[in-house]
Amino acid sequence: MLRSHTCGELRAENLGAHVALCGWVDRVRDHKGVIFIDLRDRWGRTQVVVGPENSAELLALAKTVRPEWVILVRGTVGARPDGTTNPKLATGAIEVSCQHLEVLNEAETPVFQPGATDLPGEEVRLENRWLDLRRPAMQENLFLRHRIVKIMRDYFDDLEFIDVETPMLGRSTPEGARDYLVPSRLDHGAFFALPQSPQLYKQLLMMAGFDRYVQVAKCFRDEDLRADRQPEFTQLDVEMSFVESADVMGVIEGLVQRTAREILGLEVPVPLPRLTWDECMERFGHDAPDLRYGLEIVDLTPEASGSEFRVFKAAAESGGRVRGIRVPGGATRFSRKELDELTALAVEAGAKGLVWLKVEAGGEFSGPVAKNLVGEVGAALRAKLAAEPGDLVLIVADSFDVSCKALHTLRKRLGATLGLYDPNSMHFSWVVDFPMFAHDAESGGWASMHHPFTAPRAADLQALESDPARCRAQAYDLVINGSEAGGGTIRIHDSATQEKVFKLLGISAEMARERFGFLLDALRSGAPPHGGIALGIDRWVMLLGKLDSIRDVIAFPKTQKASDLMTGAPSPVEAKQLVELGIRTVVPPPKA
RNA sequence: GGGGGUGUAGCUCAGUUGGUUAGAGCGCCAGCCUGUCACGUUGGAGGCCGCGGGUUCGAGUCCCGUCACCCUCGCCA
Repeated sequence: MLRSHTCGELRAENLGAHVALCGWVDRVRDHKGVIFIDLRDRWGRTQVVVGPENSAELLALAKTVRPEWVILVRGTVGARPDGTTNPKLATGAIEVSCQHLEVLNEAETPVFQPGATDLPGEEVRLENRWLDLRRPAMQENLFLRHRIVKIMRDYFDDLEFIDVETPMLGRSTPEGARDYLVPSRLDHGAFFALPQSPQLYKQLLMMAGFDRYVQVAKCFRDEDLRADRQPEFTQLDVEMSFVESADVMGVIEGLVQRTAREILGLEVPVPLPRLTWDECMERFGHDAPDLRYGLEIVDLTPEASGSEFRVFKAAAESGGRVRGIRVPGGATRFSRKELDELTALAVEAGAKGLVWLKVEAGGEFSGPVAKNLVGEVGAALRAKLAAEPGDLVLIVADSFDVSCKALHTLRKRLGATLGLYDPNSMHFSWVVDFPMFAHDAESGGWASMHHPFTAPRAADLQALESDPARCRAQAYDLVINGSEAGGGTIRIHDSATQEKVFKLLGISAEMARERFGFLLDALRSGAPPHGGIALGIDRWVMLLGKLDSIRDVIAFPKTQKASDLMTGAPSPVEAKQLVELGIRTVVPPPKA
C-alpha cells in the first residue's frame, strides 16, 4: 500500500503522526513561500503544506504540481494555526506538513475540473465520464446505489432467498418491448435476445423448487428513452412460491421500511396504503399517482349532463365523462396567460379543450364559459366539487381515457408549481387490481396489461373468456412519489389457465407451443403457486437520492439515442464480422 | 415518428434593430505574493459563433436544411 491513510480520515487525534497520502490534486494555492495542495480521493480532501521549512528542491517540485495530477505525499500531521482551520472540511482542523512529494502521474489539463463549482453540460460529462465520476456528487450517488443494493441483498439473504443468475442470451418474444438482438454465429439467421426481464427463468426456478429467488438483474429494452429510462437498466428481481399478493407485498414493505430507515432515517409505517387501479384512475387519472398532495379528480358527469352547455352535454351523451379538479384559492393565482398554458397542456394531452372557472365572492362561476353554467347546474357542480369562493375549477369533458390523461397532467403541473408538497418528502404506496387486459390499438385485440403470465383474481377466473375487460389481475405496483418503482404479479400456475390467456392474447396453440412450450410443460410438471416482483433499482436510487435523472445513478449511461458518448458505441463493425454472422446490412441510401 | 429547448474560447455563459476588431467569469501560460482553502494580484495566449446552403453591400444575429444533446408525447407486456 502506497498510503497510510485516506484523504478523508485524518483528524486532530492524529496530530504528530507520520503519514503517507495518495490522491488527486484538487487545487493548488501557491503563495510563493508556502504552497497549499488540496489532495482528494474517494474519502475526502486533505490540505498538504509545503513551506519555508522544506528544501528548495521540494518547494520547486511542489510549484510544478497541477490539478488532477496523481501524487504521493509523506509528512507529519500538524494542527493548523489559529484562525486558519476550515470548518467546511472534515479534515479542516489539521494539515499534512509535507516532507516528501512524489508525482505518480501527471495529468493533461482536464476538460473540466471535478472540483469546480459550475457543472459542465451533460454532453461534456458523458464524453469524459471518468472525470465526471471524480466529482464528489457523482461518487456519492454511486455509494448510495451500493448501499441500497447491499441492503436489498442482505434483506433477502436474511429471508433465505437464493441469488441465481439467469442467461443474458435468451429467446426473443415479440410481445412486450422491442428486443435487443444478438446474432448467432453458429446458426445464421437465428438470433438471441437480451432479456427484457428474467421473467420466465425465475418462474422455472420456482417450478424447480427453489421457493425464494432474488437477483440483481440487468434488463434490456430497445424503446425510446426518458429521464428515468435507459436501454439497459437494473432490476431487483424477486420470486416466491406458495404465496399470495399480500405475502409478496409484505416482504417488499419490509424492504421499503429497512431501506427508508437506513438510507433516509425515515420510519415508514406499514402496511403501505393500497389503492385499486380503478380508484387511481378515478381519483388521480393515472396508475402511479403522486399522493403527496390532493387536487383529486371529481366526476361531474351526472351534474353536467343536465346542463345545456354543448361541450358537457356532448361528452356525457357520447359515453364520455365530465371531470374536474378544484384548486383551492386558485382563482387569483393564475393570470390569463397561465390559464392559457394550462389549456395548452390539456390539449397536448389529447383533450379538445379546458374549461376553467373561477368561483366569485358571491358564489357564482366566472370565466369564458361561465354563462353556460348558471343557476342550478352551476350550483350542483360547485356542490360536487365542494368549491368555495376564491377557488379555481378546471374541467375536462372527453372520453374517460383522455380526461384521465389531461387531468393527470394538470394535477402534476399544479402540484409542482403551487408547491403543494415538500419535494424532499417520500411517499410509498401500492396500486393493486390492475386490469388483466387492455385494448391493443395495433392488433385490435387484447394485450396483457402486465405480462401474459399474470394470474387473474380467483373471482374473475370465470370472466376470463366471457368478459376479459372486466378481469382484474393479481398485480401490484409499488409507487414512490408518483413514480412506478416496481411491479409484480401472482403468476398463472396451471397450464389450462395459461393456455386460455395465450388464446385471448391472440397467441395460437401452435405459437404458444413453439415459443412457450417449455413453460407449459413445466406448468404440467408440478408447478407451485408462485408470484414475485421486480424493483427498478436505478429509479429507487434516483428517488432516494432525490435526483432528477436516472443517468446520475448509472456509472456509464447512454444518451437519449442510446449511444455511449465515451466509447462511441454503437459503432459499425468490420465486414468480416458480419460475414461470420451471416448478416448483410441495409443502409438507407444517402439523401440527394 | 411528433412537439419543445439548447448549441458562441478548454468550461459556464453574455452578445442590442443585421454593421467596424465577438466579450465576461473560471480554467490555461508567465510574473509578483509566507497561512490560503472558489487565495489575491499583474499581464498574456486562446474562436470553424455545431455543420451545410441561402438572403444581403454586410450574418453569431434573418431564412432553409442537417447533426448532436436535453425535456416530452407516442412507445416502454
